[in-house]
Amino acid sequence: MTARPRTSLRAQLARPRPAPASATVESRANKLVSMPANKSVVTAASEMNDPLTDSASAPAIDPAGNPVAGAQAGPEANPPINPAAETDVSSSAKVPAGSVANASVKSSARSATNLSAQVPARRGANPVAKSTGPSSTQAKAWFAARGWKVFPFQRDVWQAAMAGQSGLLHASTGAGKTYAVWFAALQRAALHKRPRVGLKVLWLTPMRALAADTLRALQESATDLLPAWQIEARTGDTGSAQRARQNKRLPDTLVTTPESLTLMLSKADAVAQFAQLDMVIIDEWHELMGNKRGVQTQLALARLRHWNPGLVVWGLSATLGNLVQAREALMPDGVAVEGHVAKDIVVDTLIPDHPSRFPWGGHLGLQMLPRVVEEIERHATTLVFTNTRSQAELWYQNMLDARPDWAGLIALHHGSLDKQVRDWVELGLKNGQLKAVICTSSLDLGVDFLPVQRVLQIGSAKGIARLLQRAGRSGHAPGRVSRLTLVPTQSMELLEAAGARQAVAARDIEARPVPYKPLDVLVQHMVTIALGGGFRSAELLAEVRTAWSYRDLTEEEWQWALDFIARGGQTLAVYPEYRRVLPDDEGVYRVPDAAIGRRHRMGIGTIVSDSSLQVKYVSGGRLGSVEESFISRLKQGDHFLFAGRILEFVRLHEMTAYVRRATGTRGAVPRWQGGRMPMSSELAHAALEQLRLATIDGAESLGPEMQAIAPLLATQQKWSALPTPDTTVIETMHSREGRHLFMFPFAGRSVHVGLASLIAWRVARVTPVTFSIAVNDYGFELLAAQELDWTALLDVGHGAKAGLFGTDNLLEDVLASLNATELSQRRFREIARIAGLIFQGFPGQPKSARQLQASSALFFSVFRQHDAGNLLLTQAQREVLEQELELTRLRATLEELQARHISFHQTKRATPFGFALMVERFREKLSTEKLSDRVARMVRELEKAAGP
DNA sequence: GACCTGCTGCGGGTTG
Repeated sequence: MTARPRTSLRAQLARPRPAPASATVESRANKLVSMPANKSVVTAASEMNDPLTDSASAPAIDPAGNPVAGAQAGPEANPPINPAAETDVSSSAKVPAGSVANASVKSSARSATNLSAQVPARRGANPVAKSTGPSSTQAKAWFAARGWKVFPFQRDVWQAAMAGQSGLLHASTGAGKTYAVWFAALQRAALHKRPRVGLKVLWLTPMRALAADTLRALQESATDLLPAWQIEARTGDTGSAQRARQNKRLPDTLVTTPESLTLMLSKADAVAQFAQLDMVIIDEWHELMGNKRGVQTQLALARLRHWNPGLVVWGLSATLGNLVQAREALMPDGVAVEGHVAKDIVVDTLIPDHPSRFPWGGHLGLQMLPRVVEEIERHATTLVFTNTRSQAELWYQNMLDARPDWAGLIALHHGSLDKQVRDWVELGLKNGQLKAVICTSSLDLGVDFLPVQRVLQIGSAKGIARLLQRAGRSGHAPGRVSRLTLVPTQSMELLEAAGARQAVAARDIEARPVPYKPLDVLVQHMVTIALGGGFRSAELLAEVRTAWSYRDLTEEEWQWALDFIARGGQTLAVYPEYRRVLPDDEGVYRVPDAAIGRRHRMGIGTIVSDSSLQVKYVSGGRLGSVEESFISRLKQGDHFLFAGRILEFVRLHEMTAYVRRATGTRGAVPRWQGGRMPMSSELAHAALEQLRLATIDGAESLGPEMQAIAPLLATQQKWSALPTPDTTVIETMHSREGRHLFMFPFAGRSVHVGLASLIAWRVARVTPVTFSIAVNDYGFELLAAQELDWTALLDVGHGAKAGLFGTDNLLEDVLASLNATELSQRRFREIARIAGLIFQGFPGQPKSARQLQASSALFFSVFRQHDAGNLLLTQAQREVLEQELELTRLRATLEELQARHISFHQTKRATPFGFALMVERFREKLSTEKLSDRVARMVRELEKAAGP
């Protein structure tokens, strides 16, 4: 104990055994840091009489671990928290977060008085003025009344938070994370000595629906434990009256979204509104951390911490591959706590009745319809996940055809359906009135549907994290088993299912990389802060650098961003609307113009959606939305399948497609343009591992999935070979279409796109040739009109494969091999929107996709011509390379390919693995003869951008 | 002989 914590004299006097107690807590807290979920921590915690301990005979010890003076046996007599005790909390703001000793001193002082005497006073008093936390007894009783068990991790969280520590709590869904932090938040309320008005607990969720749900859950417990505590939500759909009230004064607890929080930071009086803030909880952090919404959250937290360095921050997350990064992105220092609930997760597979007749390619999987219907029949409520909206539509329609009696009992749910429809479906699920819902990832998280008994996943789950997430939609409560059944749509997915089961058992979960220095988000944030009271350059730079994603932000980058918002950068200086901030005489940057401020607030957020058209009945009634490009292909009178109905397209008017019900003939299914979801490395490796095992002992000796595809694997092995972690299989074949080359690196489709283009380009440098490219998650195909000597090109048998698989000049070659400019331009649209260059139009009067596309394309070309150093351009290129082409993974794959043995085969016809590629419809023409200076310039630019 | 891919999330309430 070198540095004594600052405490008031009164608090020191009230402390029964000062020094040793705080030392103990400090070391215990350190244990938490170094060994999350360590048994010693749990043991230590269970000896204490904290509010979540279920042992009634534990010695009386206050929350920080100090023995309570004059303690009698039993928690009733010794509530650890006394709201009215005299403690010095004013010093807490000056002490850095994590200063355990200081917190323990305060809490030991609190425990000197008995709570019971305070209860009547609290009831009668001004509810806001007396903000007191619930006692341990109350909290325990509340749990017990629901028949809930208190888990050790919940105590760990509570203790750490009471000691003023921040942390990340990770556990599978349904493990009881919410109450662990919520009780901590309520108990911390007791730390507030003075009558206080305003926001103390901020609860962030990634979804409005989740905010509403959380609000209900928090209110339910708080009404019992802390009746005076005000809890409200604030999201985009908060009514104007409530919004106005909140603008004046925030409630004690606010449940909100990152976007709404940022909007609040853009108000001039933000400092005052957040002055009392004590604790922030970020729910479902794993959903945010990997994208720009997470970065925006980081920046908002940096701001809140700047105002209150002692802020206690807790993240709640599912288990994932990079937990340390997940925590670091949220807080400079803090503990990691693992939820201890032994959550049983069962993953199994519906094996087709006749595996030998199961298709080798395709994705829809309607062959499995009878089996799926059977499963639904046998259970009360089933969620059926599909990978795309059109797949959900088709499955729904076909299921109704198969079981007309299920009309009204099954429903459809995806992101393009109208909110009212979705709400109705969600309600039906909650009430247990629906037998099955066919959905996309729209039901991945959010509302907990307790009645859900079964979860089916049609087609590849693409990743282990997603699989676990979806499994968790069933048995959503501590102690209940979650079960997910994979429904393959073609033979290769049986292999994937086998790998997935193994990876789930090993909990080999994907990492979610945190974005690095996205300047578009920074630029938006700077304008937000200029609105929210203004900033000084050096101060805000220091603050921004405390956000993990900007820890390496250079002075030059900062100056560029500042110049960009102050002057419009190099190219936009003549347009006043891009001079968004202006320093006053004292060097404080503010937004000088109210109209600019208003426009900025309307553009806050990082989600950029493609513009879509409303779909409405001619007679009135909204159905949802489809993309402009789909509708533009339809002629009047055309039929299409949407929202589970067959509709006739009538006319297009003011961004709305009017339709009427049609009967009879099937129509087209809207194809929404969405993200491509490559299979994760984890899942790919698990699948390859299954193949390796199959080559050793035969597929028959493995699980049911592998047994089912044993004949297919035998065929593959007979005609060619099985790819394994040590062997790359390459096949060539002649057909009427031309000369095929198949390769199976098992690296996921986006890497295969890059790899196929790269190899095509490198070959074409030697021999002029045009390829058609097809890819899937398992491999790729190069199709050429002429014969190529692949054995020579690949140098098979000599091990010197670095030529085609080399990583030298990788960046240049990748950029040259793909139309990187076009990819960057598409990316740039999103960046321009986030950075505030493009105004989306006023609510209710959105601009059309064409208008928006035109203006972003204009900025893109203007910057390229006149402002090549524009860092937003560089960012667009970097995002394409990292996110769309997965350059890092591509490089790793090339290195793997160099190390692997090549098994080369000339086959007479397509092998089972090759066939799946042939039926992929994606064909990308790569005309090497036409590659021109445009590409060369792109390379030069990137070299400059990438630096030495 | 075999083929119907492409998710999700939020926010703003003026002006011409």
